[in-house]
Amino acid sequence: MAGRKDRMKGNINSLLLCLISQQPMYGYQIMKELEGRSQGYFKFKEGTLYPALHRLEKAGLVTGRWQPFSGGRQRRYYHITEKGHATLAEKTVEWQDFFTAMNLVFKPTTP
Amino acid sequence: MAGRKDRMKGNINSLLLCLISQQPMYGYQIMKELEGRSQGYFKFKEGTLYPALHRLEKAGLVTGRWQPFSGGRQRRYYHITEKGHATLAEKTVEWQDFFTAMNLVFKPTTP
DNA sequence: ATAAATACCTAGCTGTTCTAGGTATTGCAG
DNA sequence: CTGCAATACCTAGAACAGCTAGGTATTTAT
Repeated sequence: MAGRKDRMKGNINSLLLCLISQQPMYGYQIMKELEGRSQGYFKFKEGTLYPALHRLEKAGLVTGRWQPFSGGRQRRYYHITEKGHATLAEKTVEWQDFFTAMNLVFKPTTP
Repeated sequence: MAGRKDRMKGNINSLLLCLISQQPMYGYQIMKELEGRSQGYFKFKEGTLYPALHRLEKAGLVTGRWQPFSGGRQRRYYHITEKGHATLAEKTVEWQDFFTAMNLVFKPTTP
């Protein structure tokens, strides 16, 4: 049966774009930030997060830049692009439409 | 990129259970009813709907009964089960939790 | 007559998420 | 100082829901 996993589909991209649009962030930071903001609800696995970031980059919605931060270590900071901003705006509307449609079915307004 | 299709994942079952819990319904009727209530937002294809109904039946959440309605034609009416009612209740809570988590990320409450 | 609507069905594709593994450095507790 | 947790990145493969695109058959409207 469908669970958490499937409910995430199509929304991870929105969540990532939302965070990255506020400030450049690296993968691990995004994981923690999402978990924190959602009060523990969103706990992405690396196997979910990193491929998702790579898809966003490939689609031109974000750009990743390696930045050293301690010794020889590197963090990959993702910055949102113009296209990313536009997509985020679209996705926000889509989410609202979807939410509205769900509520129309669950709590129908008697006509 | 993820779109409508993926946003549905994990929610179609909830929508179907919700409708069937209100009254027994047959497949085609469910399609029309969902489209109507959501003001055109939900337009399920047969290839989505019927397998979903079969999954629900296999999982014991609904039971389908053939009923003649005109000449030799038959409609398959789905009735919700006890287990189906329980699952619907769970899924309703899940949906609210998910909605809450999404909003916490999108509109963080400044602490 | 013939097109559209009704009413059901399935095989196969696609694509996202999770599982489960991997590498390497840093910092803290015992 | 040793070992473990946390940090920080990555990937291959499995699982599975929803869509595409096809099928059958009857009824109603044009």
